[in-house]
Amino acid sequence: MTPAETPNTSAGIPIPRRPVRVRIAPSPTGEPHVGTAYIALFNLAFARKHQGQFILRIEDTDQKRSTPQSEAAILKSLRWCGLQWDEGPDVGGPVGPYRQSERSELYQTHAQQLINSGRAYRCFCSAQRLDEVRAAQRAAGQDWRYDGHCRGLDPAVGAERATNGETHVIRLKMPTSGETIVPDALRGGVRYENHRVDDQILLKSDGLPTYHLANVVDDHLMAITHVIRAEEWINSTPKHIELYDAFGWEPPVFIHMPLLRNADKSKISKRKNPVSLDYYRRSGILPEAFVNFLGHLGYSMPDEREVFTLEEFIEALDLTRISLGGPVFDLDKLSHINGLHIRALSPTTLSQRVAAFCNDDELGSLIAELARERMDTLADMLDIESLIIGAEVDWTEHQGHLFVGAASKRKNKSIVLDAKRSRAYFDDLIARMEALKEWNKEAIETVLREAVAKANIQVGDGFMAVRVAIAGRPNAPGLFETLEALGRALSLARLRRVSNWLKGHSGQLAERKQKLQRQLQQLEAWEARIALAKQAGGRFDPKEGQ
RNA sequence: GGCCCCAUCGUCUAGUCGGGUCCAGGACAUCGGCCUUUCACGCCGACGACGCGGGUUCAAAUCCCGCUGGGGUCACCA
Repeated sequence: MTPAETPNTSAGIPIPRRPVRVRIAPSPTGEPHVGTAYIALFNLAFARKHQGQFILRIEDTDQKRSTPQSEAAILKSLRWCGLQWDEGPDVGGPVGPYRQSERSELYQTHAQQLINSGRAYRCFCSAQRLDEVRAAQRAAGQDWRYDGHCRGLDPAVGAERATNGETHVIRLKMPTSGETIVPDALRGGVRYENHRVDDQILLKSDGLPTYHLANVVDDHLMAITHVIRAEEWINSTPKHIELYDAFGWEPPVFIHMPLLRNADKSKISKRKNPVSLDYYRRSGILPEAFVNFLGHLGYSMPDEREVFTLEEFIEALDLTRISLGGPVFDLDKLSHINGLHIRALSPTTLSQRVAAFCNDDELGSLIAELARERMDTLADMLDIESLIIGAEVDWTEHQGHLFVGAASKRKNKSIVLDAKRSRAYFDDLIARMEALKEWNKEAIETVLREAVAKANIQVGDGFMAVRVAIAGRPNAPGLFETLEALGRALSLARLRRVSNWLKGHSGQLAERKQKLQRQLQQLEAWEARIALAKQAGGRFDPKEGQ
């Protein structure tokens, strides 16, 4: 190592004396993955922290599975996350192209170079022979490793057969003795015995490289200083180290991140966990909250802050703080963090975000404040939206609440559903609301309280009746705010409908009364049994004795 | 199975490098309570972990060894 390359360190991570350059290298073979965003976050933050560059490189050497649609979706999703790259296939840069499918000659040249130096060789083994060898090795209880059949082939003969158009691949000639130490910055040196490492295929028979060759060549040519990638790669790193050595290049610093996990601790997978970034975007997760959440996985801020921005994350980044245990991707916590971010938004910003999410400006501003404290995700506003759209609302499941005065009479161990009194209350309220000059929550509160006083009922009782009348259910946003957002016309329509219903259902009250009285009796019986159970020191089981 | 990595509350983690202030702190979830026009938000409280066994040491969550457990990896996929 020359003096100019003598590394200094940043909190234990070696930093070469040249610009820090890191990369994210997704394979465009499917949905944009949360793991990609996770690794991209740490790469981007590391680059920014050290005034370096963050590169996006598309690893599309698998012709069968790569698609342009997938590539576009990945780029879009990473942008949604706010993880913008400095160089990439769409923005260009000095060391492009940034799509491996456009760099094939480069890999072929380099593979040839390794053949010339005796560090790689052509292999003409058929898939069938490979299968047989594999089967034999398995039967003998051995690991699968290429048996070196073509390893000793005369390079001149190999070249000639290749020239004659014979199908072949190029393999790495891995040393058969000694060991390779992978210098992982978080784990120290990880030792591998060379004889256990396979003669990896570097160039496939279609002329395209495998990941191993392409990533080493590109990382070198793109002057990557730090490879921050998932731990699943650590076992193939000795091959990469061997390649750097064969080329005579200095390897980058390796930093292997823990793998994201499903709830059962296995590697995160779409079978067991939503892994598509689209899922989170369309579920109403805020990108800044998503990134905040990713920053909690396998990592914590030095001051244990729970809520932070990308900028704060970058500012405080210290890769040595990474925990190596694989973190479970906990949707509950993501939801919580998202809720915190939503509630921290200004009223204007929140209504803009909701409007953008539901594609309706007016609805957005109407709903935002009603839903703010009830939302963990933007999608939760849908629940509120239903409250303020439409002339009718279904309250059949909660119609008992439409009767006022009932609660106060429970003390007399009977429930009276007074339809007449309830209707008088609603009609009085309707009249007061019709007379209002201004339709706003303050005026609405005033007339509501007046109506309650006039009816001589409890405030909670009267409010609940109106709440169910307009929302169809007992748990809903603030009453005055909801009425204001609903607007006078729709509010009055819903209240009138209740008034009419009360009139039409007076004949059924006796039946309802009996039913409710039976429920009351059951309640009292339970209370008695609970008291008994407590005396006996046991637990109450509602199913027992029914 | 071979090899490799990892190991603090159910989950995310602080503390581990530089042993003592940790009978282990915070957050999510859960369960109580308060606030209150309901729900929610917010606030307060409860429950809850150093996997096990050896060793080193006056002292170990922290250092060493073994075991157990979990995960990854063993393709002409990345």
